Amino acid sequence: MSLPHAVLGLLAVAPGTGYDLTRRFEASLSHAWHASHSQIYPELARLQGRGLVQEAGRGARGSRTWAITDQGLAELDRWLVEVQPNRSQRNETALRWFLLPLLPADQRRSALEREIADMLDSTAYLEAAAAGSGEVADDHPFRATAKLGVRINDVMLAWLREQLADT
Amino acid sequence: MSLPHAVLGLLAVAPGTGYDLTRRFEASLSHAWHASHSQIYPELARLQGRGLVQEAGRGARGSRTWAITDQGLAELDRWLVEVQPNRSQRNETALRWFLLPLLPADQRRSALEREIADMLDSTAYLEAAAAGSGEVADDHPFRATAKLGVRINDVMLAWLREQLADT
DNA sequence: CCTTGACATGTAAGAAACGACATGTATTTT
DNA sequence: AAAATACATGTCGTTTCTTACATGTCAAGG
Repeated sequence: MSLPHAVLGLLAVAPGTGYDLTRRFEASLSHAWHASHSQIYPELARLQGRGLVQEAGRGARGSRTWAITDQGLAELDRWLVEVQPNRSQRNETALRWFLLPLLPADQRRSALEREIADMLDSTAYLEAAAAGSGEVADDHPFRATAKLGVRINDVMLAWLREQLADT
Repeated sequence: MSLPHAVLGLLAVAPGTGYDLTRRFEASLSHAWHASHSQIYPELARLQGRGLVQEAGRGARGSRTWAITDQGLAELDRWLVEVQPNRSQRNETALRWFLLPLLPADQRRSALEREIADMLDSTAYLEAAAAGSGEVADDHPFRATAKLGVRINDVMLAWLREQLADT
C-alpha cells in the first residue's frame, strides 16, 4: 500500500490542499500511482492521525492546506530506504501491448495506430514537464524523472512502429 | 478491471489450470498485471459462467484444465479493439524513483544501488524470455514484448547510473 | 519409509480502490 | 446579471485485491 507515501512525497515537495494533491497526482504521478480525491481526503485524515502531516492553514472556500511534519519526512525516508520494494505492477497499457499479438493483423494494425497516437500525446506532455514548463523552474526535483519518461516513451514509440511495420 | 481479459489472454495462448495460470501471471505478466491464485480461481468460475472459458479436461491431483471459448476469443478481441484503454497505473517502483530526489545524498546513493541491482536481475530474466529460453520456441507470441522490456530496462539502467553519478 | 517440495484448488475476512452522490464557493466568461 | 467553470471537501455502496487459512495429491531424495 503506497498511497500514504505517495501523499507524503508530494507534500514533501510543497504543502497543498487535498484538491491540489489530486491534481498533482494526475499531473506528476499519473505514470506511477493513480489516486482519486475520494482516496486522498480520507488518507490525509489518517496521516494527520499518525502525526505525519499537519494543517498548515485555511484558505478560501473552506480549503485546508496540509504540510508534512518532521515525523512524516522521517517516515518517508524510512520507507524509501528500508522497506522492501514491491515490484508488482498493474498497468493496463502494458497488458494490452502484451496481448496485441493475439489479434488478427488488420485489427492489430489499428490498435497499434491508436497506441502510437496516445504515445505521442504522452511524450508531448512529458517533454513539457522535463523542460520545466511554467512550474517551479530549475529547483523542480522531478525533472530527472520526466526525462526518464521521455526516453522510455521514445523506446516504446520505436517499438510500436516496428510492430506496425512487421504486421 | 483487466483481470478477466488478462486470464482470457493467457488462455488464448494455451489452455491451462488455475495453478498454471498463476505461474504464468508471475512469469510473463509480472511487469504488466499482478494477480494471485485467490483471484484467479474465482475469476475462472466467473468466466465459465459467462461462457468465455470452458473446462477442457481433468488431470492428476484434482486439476482442471481450462480453455478459452470462441465467445471468449471474441470478447478478448472486442476489449483490445473497442474498449477505451485505461491509462492509469500503479507501479511502486516508478513511485520510488520519482521520490528518490527527496532523499539526502548518501541514502539516495544506496537506494539507487539497490535499484540497479534489481534492474540487472530483471534484465537477465527478460533477456532469457526474449531469447525464447526453454519455452515454446519461435512461435512464442510474446517474444516481441520481452524485447521491448529489455530495451526499456537498458534505458532505465542507464538513467539510474547517471543519477548515481550525479549524486 | 519418510520427509520435503512442487502441484493443485479453494474460501473468507479485512483492506483498498472506484464511481457516484452530495454540497457549496469563488472566479471568469458571456 | 447570469451562466459556466474551476476550486474545494467530503461520504457511501460496491467492487477488487490481499493475506491468511484450509486441505489434499504426487514425485523425488534421503
